[in-house]
Amino acid sequence: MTDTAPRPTLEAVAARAGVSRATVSRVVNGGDGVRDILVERVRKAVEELGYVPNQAARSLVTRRHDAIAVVVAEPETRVFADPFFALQLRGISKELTAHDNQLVLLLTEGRDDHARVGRYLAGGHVDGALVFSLHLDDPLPGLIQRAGVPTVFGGRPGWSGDRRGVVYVDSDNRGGARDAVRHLAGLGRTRIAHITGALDQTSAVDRLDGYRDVMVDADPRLIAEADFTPAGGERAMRELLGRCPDLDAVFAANDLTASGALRVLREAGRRVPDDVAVIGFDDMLPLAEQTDPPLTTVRQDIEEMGRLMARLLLRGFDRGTPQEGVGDTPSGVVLPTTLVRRASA
Amino acid sequence: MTDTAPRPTLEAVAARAGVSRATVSRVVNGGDGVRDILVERVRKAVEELGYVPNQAARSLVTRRHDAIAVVVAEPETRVFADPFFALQLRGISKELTAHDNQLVLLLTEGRDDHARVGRYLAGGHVDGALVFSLHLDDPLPGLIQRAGVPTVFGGRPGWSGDRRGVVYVDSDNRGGARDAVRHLAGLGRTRIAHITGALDQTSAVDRLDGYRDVMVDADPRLIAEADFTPAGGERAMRELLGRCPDLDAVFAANDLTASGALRVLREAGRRVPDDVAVIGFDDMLPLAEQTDPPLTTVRQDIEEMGRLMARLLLRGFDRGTPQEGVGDTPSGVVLPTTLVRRASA
DNA sequence: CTGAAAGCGCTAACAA
DNA sequence: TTGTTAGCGCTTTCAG
Repeated sequence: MTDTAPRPTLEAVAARAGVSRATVSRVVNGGDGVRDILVERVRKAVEELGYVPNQAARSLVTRRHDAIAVVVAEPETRVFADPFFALQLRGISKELTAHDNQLVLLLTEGRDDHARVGRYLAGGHVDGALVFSLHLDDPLPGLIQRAGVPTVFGGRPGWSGDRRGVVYVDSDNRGGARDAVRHLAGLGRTRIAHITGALDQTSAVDRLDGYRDVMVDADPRLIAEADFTPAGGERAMRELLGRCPDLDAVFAANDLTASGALRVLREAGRRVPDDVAVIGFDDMLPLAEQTDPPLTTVRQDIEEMGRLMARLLLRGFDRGTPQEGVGDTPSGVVLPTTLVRRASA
Repeated sequence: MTDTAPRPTLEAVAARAGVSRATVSRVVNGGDGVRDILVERVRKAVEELGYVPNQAARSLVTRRHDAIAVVVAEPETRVFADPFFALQLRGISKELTAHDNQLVLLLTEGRDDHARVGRYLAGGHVDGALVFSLHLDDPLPGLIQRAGVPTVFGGRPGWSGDRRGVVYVDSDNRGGARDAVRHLAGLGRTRIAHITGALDQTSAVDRLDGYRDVMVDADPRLIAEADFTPAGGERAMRELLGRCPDLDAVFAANDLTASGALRVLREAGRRVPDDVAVIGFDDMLPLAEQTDPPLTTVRQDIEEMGRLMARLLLRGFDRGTPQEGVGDTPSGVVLPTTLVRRASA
């Protein structure tokens, strides 16, 4: 670990500046109520010694860490094959940085990891947590609630448990889906199919609901279940084509799925959008611009979601009880989506 | 912050188990040299009280944190638009988790952030750092070296400074590029162009060098500079087409660039691979499979890179001086690449 | 094998 | 405004 030249302590700085530790501490933490002359002297000593406060010691007494955990449940590779996560992370990072907080990333891959994460959170390493709760049956939310750490969820939590005081940030999946399907209908399409996402995730469920909102009595055969992957999209598209050869539009649960559907459509000799109009969801770049034809899709501001999650959590620290929703309903913030028109619909 | 029901301390556990704090500490940390009966009693007390050690207190005395920082210099959005980073992160996370270390993510966006990161690292929050040094002129490596934190770099560091004791992990960019160009030559192509990446990154430089290794006296007009983006690829491709209309192959510095080139080629009416063969680099999915035609490319095992970085760092902790290379040369580990044949070449 | 005691470096009352 | 004095919760000699 390099020559561990022991870092100077408060004590050392105090000695050098000819003041008490308390005074140095005050200066280091803002310097209010200390005479300018002393502030100056302490600053100089700090500088000369290259003093940097020891966080562990500080946390031990303040019980604050200026660090928050980002927990990503990631049973599948998928999460990483898409920029969605990276963008949220970026938004989160920006916001945290602006408030001098560190980001501790907790990635979970399986059962064992849950326990580890629970322990970590309970261990009081962080002041709060941002959690992406991807699946309906995820045990994480429960663990976290038990750990008693202030938390904001990314995406509407779908687990069946105590929902009191849950705060989350989500995109308007349902509304976005409605817009997409309405757009398709506005194009004169009547046999509009839907390829769903993985239905153990609320985003997929919400998008399906949005589809149904518009297609009130849609032929159920127009709905095919997939899993947010290109391969799933291909499979579902084939299924749909076999079942309803007369379909003239497809709303896919995300862009990845849409790209798979597009491929099958091409193979089947259907022209897009002439024969079949296609809409995706996410506006995942560069993919959405890259497909043939470029994909019309529903954009969500992913980075802003991340940012907002962090802001909500941090704001809570000031207030005392961050995550208290009103009554029993989870209090969520839902961000709008926008339809991005390209060539596919 | 939820009702801060004060977490039980060692003291509490000791009282409950009828032993001293020291004994509890021993049990919690492995339990060697403690009678089984007592171990059992302490374990029970821990369980009943839901005791979790306070890391801050522990770190204060041990000076270890079981946490490592991952520093990502990210002046551009690009880093986040590509799964490269996410995959490395994943590899890193897996390895760290396996060794009970936490991952603290430090994202830097600009000048100000550098100071912050330097302070953080110097503050002794982490036991080591994994750094992605993306640009030749990055001040980060210097800062980090000064902070005296054991570090492993991702990608060959290209900065001009003290290189002693630098450890890094990289892909065989040069060798991979050679394979790509040789493959093109083996296809009978003779006018093989290269679209470079951002030449302030060593990966781009190395790939260019690989190209030159094979095309020893290539027409310099066959080389166009770009920046790893699709837009850059488009621009460069147009340039090349104007300059050398007779080109019959293109080796692009990465898949994103290749996808832009592909688009321009299509617009220009050149068939791929019949008229012009195209090879990318990265094997970025789903993009590489998704292009038209699917992209032949050079795959690098990105996740393994991350894993290896973490392993190297952690191993160093055991040994004492992790980052000491031999003599003045940086000691790097270079991972092999493989050519993935699809339809574009 | 176990306990007592001495801090790790810092902050926060409380006095002065 | 500044210094003194207790700890924060834990590990770790050192005795026993």
